[in-house]
Amino acid sequence: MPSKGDNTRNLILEKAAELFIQKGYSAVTMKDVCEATSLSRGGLYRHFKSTGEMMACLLLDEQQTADEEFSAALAEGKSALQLLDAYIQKHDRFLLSPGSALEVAANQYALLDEVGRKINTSRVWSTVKRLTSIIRLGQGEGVFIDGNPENIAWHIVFFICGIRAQTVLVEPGADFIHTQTDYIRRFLLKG
Amino acid sequence: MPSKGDNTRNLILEKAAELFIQKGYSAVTMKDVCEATSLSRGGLYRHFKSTGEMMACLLLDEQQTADEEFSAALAEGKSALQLLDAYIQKHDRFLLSPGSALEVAANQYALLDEVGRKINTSRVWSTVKRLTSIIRLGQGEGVFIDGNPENIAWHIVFFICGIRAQTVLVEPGADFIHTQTDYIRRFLLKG
Amino acid sequence: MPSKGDNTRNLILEKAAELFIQKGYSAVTMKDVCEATSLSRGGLYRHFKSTGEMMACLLLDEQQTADEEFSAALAEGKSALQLLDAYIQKHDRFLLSPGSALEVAANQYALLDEVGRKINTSRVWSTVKRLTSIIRLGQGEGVFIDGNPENIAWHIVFFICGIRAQTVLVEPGADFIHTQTDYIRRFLLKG
Amino acid sequence: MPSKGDNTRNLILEKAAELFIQKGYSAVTMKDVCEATSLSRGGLYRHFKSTGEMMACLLLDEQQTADEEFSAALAEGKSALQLLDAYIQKHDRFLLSPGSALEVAANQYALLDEVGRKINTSRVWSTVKRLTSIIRLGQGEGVFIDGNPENIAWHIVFFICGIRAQTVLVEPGADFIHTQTDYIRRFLLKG
DNA sequence: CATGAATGAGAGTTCATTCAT
DNA sequence: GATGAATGAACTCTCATTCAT
Repeated sequence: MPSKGDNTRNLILEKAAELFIQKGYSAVTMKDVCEATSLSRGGLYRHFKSTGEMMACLLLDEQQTADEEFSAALAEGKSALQLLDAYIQKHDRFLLSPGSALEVAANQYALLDEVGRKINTSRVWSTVKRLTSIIRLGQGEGVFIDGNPENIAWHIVFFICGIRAQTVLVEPGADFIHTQTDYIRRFLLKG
Repeated sequence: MPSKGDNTRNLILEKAAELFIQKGYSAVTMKDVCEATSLSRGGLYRHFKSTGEMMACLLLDEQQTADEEFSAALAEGKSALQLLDAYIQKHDRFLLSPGSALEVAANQYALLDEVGRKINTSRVWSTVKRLTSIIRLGQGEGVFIDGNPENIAWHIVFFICGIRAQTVLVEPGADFIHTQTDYIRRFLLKG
Repeated sequence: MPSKGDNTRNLILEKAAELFIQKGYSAVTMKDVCEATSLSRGGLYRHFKSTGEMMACLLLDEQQTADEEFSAALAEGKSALQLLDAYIQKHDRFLLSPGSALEVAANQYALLDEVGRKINTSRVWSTVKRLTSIIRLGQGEGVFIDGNPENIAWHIVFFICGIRAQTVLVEPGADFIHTQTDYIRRFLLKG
Repeated sequence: MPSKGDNTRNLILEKAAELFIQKGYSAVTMKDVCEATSLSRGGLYRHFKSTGEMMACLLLDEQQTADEEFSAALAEGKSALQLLDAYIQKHDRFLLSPGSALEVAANQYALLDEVGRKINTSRVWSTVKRLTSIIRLGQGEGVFIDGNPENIAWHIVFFICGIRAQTVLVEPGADFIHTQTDYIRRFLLKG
């Protein structure tokens, strides 16, 4: 059973995420979070002593969830194409959600904070590694294009990061997103 | 002939760009720029009344230069493949320069400032349009893959934005960059 | 037999004394004492409602102990010289202990708190009075120098206060301390 | 000619000294100094970035003045007794002024601040050294008591520090002060 | 044009203190 | 009695911005 403290903590993270998405990392102040959560100054500081700590929690949670989902999918013994399609479908949904725009704040967090830099580096590498596994599997099955699987993974990751960051400007519809993610499929599939 | 004022102005923009690259948009203060340029408070205010104005200048300059280069290349009557290779070569160089990391700050500028949003929207659209022209030309020549040229252009733009933003974390070498940009070539070329 | 509450109370006073010695009076917060004693906020407040109260207890205890010791010594019918030597020996030991450095905090407590002012005034006067008794006795015995016994007592008290306060800076050895306290003996003894 | 900035700086130091005397070191806040000087927050911070810096200036000034006065007196070729009497007269006046009570704050400054510790150590040593010179001179002239001159100097310094600190509690009159400082004379003079 | 002293608004941070559990 | 979450006041510190020189 979550304690009173846990609930407050989750509320803070939720509201902080919204603020980071709206304003980027460094423009969000502790005061903003106080107001968004209706907590007093002291009450907020009991849980987090900086916005950096909140961002770190958010990004580490995102990474952990992604890692767990991927491990679960792998364990089911799916084919490379099934894994890829699951990946694409997940992003089709994710890129339409406001959460995807946390990317902009995460990028700035990496610039300004040494810990942020480490977390983001780890985050992008873990994404690259998951994709590399899928690509290597697909190459083994003979269904994906040849080439260094890690480089191919980076290519896809750059595209995903780019679309996440531009989401704010272009406000894409579901069709547009799917057209875009489908290019990944076409790019990877042989023939 | 540039006046003294122009020189000061260029100095400010140059130093401001370095700061934006280091810290993102909202973390750069007028005071930072004062110190970086060795100008006094009053002296700086004579030229720019906010960091937003500096960012606007930097992004508009980048866009104008790109547009002019593209118009010049088109006027030379180059083929689609030549234009694409020129585009790729330009980015090979650009992505290795620190300037490419201005992307992170530009993304935050778009979040926080109504003008910034407009400038960035215009900037990304103008890039998309230039690429769309090249793609349409290549499809006409029968050398590029079929498909909606604008959507294909967006795909490439997302990739470029992503790699620009991640440049800070991965510190890529020239080989890595070229491998990555070459995927654009492969993706576009028929067969 | 001390109750649980008494033990907690003594623990608080002990830790508070250490903090006052380290940081002076006003720099010690209730939070500091909470952490030093591992008590919760509410737990600490049950015993003392301010750091001023703790300081008052510490100083009153010190004074009471000194008064009792002196009364006991007097009751034994010692000579003035014996009483003086006991006084000097006591200070030889005390000035080497960290407790002597509570002086700095006590001085600030007197500045900031009306009660503190009264307690410190009483404390210094009671010291002066004890010394005055010894001096008067020694003058009666014909072994101490002539002069107003209270003024002479003040002179010695100022010296003791000074050495207590400087203890933090000079970290004196036992020899140095004894050389210093022995000057009191020489100053008082006739011939 | 003192600039506007210099005047402000001196005003700050003057008001800060008053506050330190009233409240001790750590109880004086930057806000207190703002109010005492009628400066704005930012205005104050232009000159001093902490109360520690102000205290450092005050103590270093005091030390420098004392050193210069002593050097000047020595240069006049005065006898040890003349130097001692000058020293005593100076303290007779000083101990009646509120400035002498800066001692309490200085003691706490030494506890809390590494720089403060160094400055206070240097301050007390420089006082000891000046006194040691006088005592050594007087011993050479055969007018002062025998004994290690540095230890004797420390004894006097402890007394001075003590009386400075207790000044706040006892609010002594000129007669009392003179009686006290005269004990130094008696203690030092042979016979 | 340029300087830098000064203002004042606002963010960061820390605690004394209370109170429901 | 004890806990620790929460409040709110006060303090530290930083800037954007102005303005007399």
